[in-house]
Amino acid sequence: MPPPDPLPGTAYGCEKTANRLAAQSYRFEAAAHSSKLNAGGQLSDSASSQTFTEELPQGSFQVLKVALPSPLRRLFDYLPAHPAPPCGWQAGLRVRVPFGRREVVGVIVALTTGSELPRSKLRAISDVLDDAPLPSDWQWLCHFTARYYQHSLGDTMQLAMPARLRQGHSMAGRTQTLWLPLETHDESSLQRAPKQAELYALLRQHPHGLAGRAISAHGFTRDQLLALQKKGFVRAEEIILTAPKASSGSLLASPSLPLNREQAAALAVLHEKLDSYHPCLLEGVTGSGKTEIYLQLIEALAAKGKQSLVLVPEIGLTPQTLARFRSRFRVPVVALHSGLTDPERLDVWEAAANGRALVIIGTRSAIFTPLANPGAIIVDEEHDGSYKQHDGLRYHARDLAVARANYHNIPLLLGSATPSFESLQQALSGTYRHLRLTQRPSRHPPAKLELIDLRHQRRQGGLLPGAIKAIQSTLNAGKQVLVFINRRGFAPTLACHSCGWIAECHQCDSRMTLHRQPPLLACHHCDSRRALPDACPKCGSGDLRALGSGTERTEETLQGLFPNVTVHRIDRDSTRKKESFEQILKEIQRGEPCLLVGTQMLAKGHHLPHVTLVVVVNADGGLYAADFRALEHSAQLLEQVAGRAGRAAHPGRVLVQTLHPDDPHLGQLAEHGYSVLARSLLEERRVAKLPPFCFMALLRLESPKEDEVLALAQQAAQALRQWLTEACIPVRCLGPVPAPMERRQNRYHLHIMLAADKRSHRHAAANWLVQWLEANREARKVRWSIDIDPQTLA
DNA sequence: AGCACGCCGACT
DNA sequence: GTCGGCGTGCTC
Repeated sequence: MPPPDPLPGTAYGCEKTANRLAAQSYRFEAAAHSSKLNAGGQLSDSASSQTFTEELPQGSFQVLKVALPSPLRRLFDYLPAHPAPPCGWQAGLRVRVPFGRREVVGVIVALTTGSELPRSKLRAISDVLDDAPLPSDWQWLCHFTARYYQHSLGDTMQLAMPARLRQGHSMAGRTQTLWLPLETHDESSLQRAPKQAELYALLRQHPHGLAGRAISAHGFTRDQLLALQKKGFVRAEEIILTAPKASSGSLLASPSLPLNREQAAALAVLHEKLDSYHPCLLEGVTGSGKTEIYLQLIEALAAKGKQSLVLVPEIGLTPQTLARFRSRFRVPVVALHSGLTDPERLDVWEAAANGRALVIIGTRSAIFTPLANPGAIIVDEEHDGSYKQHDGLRYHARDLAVARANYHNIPLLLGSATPSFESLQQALSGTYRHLRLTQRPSRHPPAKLELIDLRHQRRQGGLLPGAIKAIQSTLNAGKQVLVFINRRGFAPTLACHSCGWIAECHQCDSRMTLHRQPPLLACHHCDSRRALPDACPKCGSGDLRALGSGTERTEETLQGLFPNVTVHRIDRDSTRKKESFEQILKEIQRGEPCLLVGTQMLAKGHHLPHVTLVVVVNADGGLYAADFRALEHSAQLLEQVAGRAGRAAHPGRVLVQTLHPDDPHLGQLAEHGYSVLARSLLEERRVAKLPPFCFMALLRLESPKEDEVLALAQQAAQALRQWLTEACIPVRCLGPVPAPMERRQNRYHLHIMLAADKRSHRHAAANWLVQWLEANREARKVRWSIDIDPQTLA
């Protein structure tokens, strides 16, 4: 059974692709379910038969191809051990197999006759862990993901299944043993066992049974219980603990909200095609009511008994979000969040796989949740960077959502106030339906960005006098202010004012950030820390100064300027303790005038109804960066930050400090907003043949030895170029070039970039490169990884 | 990735 | 004399 091809062509969503995928999935399922091996018959493991089979031609014995938790991009052959499971040998069954000197859990992927290896080299399955194969949609997604991202299938499957399954536990819903009393006429055998008699009496009071835990809570031991069972006084019954069943009656626990004209129109478009692949981009400004559309789409599907899978960004899965979904529906809403225990996670998975859970909400990895009756996939804030995994299997959950909706032939709803250029381009070209929401219920137009010039002006804690004045008057009016800085710590640089020395990290090509609480120098690219020097290590001068501002410094300055106002600092350092962030948010939402100083964490999604002024300390981060996506991400962030201003009843102001007030892009963003800037930047991308007008793959290579990485990277690039030329595959290959920060944690990083007009060409090149590296002996000394559709060049 | 084997330094 | 450092090699 060949694994399915990754999506071909330039777009995910064309009809042809949908049909082709549907055909592939059909073939895949047919292969998975029809070819069963006979149990028994073929199994003979004596020494003589091994000698015998070696002389036989290949192809005379049956083999299970198993995907194992290993980075090796291949399958391993095993002999089917008896007894075969009741369903026969099938793709998708988990098995325990001997692998090297240990036992691991793998998944049967195919059944074949014969192996490349002689039969004597093959080992036998030691255990079958499932009664039925893992869900076929899940199997399909794993195959697709592994192939598309050039990753080991076995590793992919391990990542895509809950930890409990990975560890070899049973797939069945969790069970609990209930102990029930049996009627008996002869209690004489309990006369000399007073404790047992007492326990029996207790159980008689509970004719529906008691759980083991309840029994031990009454002070009885397991031995006493088992003794009673042996004597025939009680019996055990296994019950499955499942997610709550849908209650009968109305679907909704609370009524839908009325829609405005735009919302109603968007929902009407969604209703046109509820039963087929229907990708839609919902572009709606902050506060325009995207969530209500999600809820009503989910409602329409739930009414037909269909499930909705909702992906949210990492910081978006808050108790409030969940509450909003749970309070609307009477159907089971399950969430996959970091607080779940492993058994709970398995419960959710199982409830989704069996169709009991109708709404499944989760972050990136929830895309791997199987669905028995898929109805729709919704990706909220689809532009959010947290959908892309940045190590190991570098998948993009939004892109997998597209592929998956296509496979299931169901609607896909991508929602954002600041769509990614990938999705926006699909919408503008008509591949996706483009739904727009421009009205805010508050009737206030979204706050305009006011650019203020940072040049030639004194600033305190990074803030210009004008900004400080605006903060003052906002606080005077009893409102809240959000000050947004993209740098943690006290100051981004420590420099000597006499000789110009700058504190640099010893392990990276980076400067160290000055922290004040506790006072030290820290590198934000590795975990190294150093004590503050008293004097310049180079010239001995004591005139060391902090340059620039981070969150700590701005917090300190603001607290000094406004001693009677609470200043909340919100960044990774201040919210390290669990729940402190939630607590601060709660306090902020009470509405007392206060100052919020924070990083990105504050920019996204949080409801801050009392904030009417937003100050961006420095907007220049993305303007002239080497990474071609920096401007896109910067614009998204600015728009999101601006969306925090005046969300409720009050109009807001957004002050943006910049060294480049004349920058045309910044000007366009300030004047016309994200959506206009995005369209003009898209044209620039088209001209430059950059994503989304090409498809990229990035090979990263790293090693402590600079010469070794360089040698390998040059060899790899040269070999690839030669192959591309010979095979006539139009893929551009750039590099090797040093990574943006070449030395990190004393390792040297190089990049090779591939770019192609077609996904299929990019795939062919990336595939060839990976195979070349896997086959190459020198490549083993160097750590390398391939990133398909890289989001950042760092 | 694990987990072995294997061949050279400081310690009971 | 051993415990243990991480270089190389393999896993059906």
